[in-house]
Amino acid sequence: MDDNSFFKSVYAAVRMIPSGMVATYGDIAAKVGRPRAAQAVGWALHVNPEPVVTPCHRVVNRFGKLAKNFGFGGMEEQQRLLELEGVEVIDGTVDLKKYRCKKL
DNA sequence: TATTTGACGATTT
DNA sequence: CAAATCGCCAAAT
Repeated sequence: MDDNSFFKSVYAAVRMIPSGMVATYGDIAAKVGRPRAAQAVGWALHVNPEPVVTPCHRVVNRFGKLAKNFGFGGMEEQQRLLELEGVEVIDGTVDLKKYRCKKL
């Protein structure tokens, strides 16, 4: 794509995450070609220009734990969304071995 | 303008 | 196996 912007690729990858599944920042980073740029991915979601098109709630850190400064209304809202999609969230933590999108 | 922090992760010692 | 360091991109100070 013309938009070789790192962020844009991140948004695209996050958007590809199927419902009922979650992905880690590292997975997305690797997906866009920067396996060590997980933090940059975090920044991408932080600026999240389109919170509706970019389901940040499906993105968690490597431990499967939700972020602390979630921008939609708090981790509680994010947890609620994940459970709504069929993801078992425990104390803001997701079972990556069950819900981690390996097919990204 | 330069330095540090920030939704993180992997690699190396 | 555990701890420390490097890498990543952008924004905030």
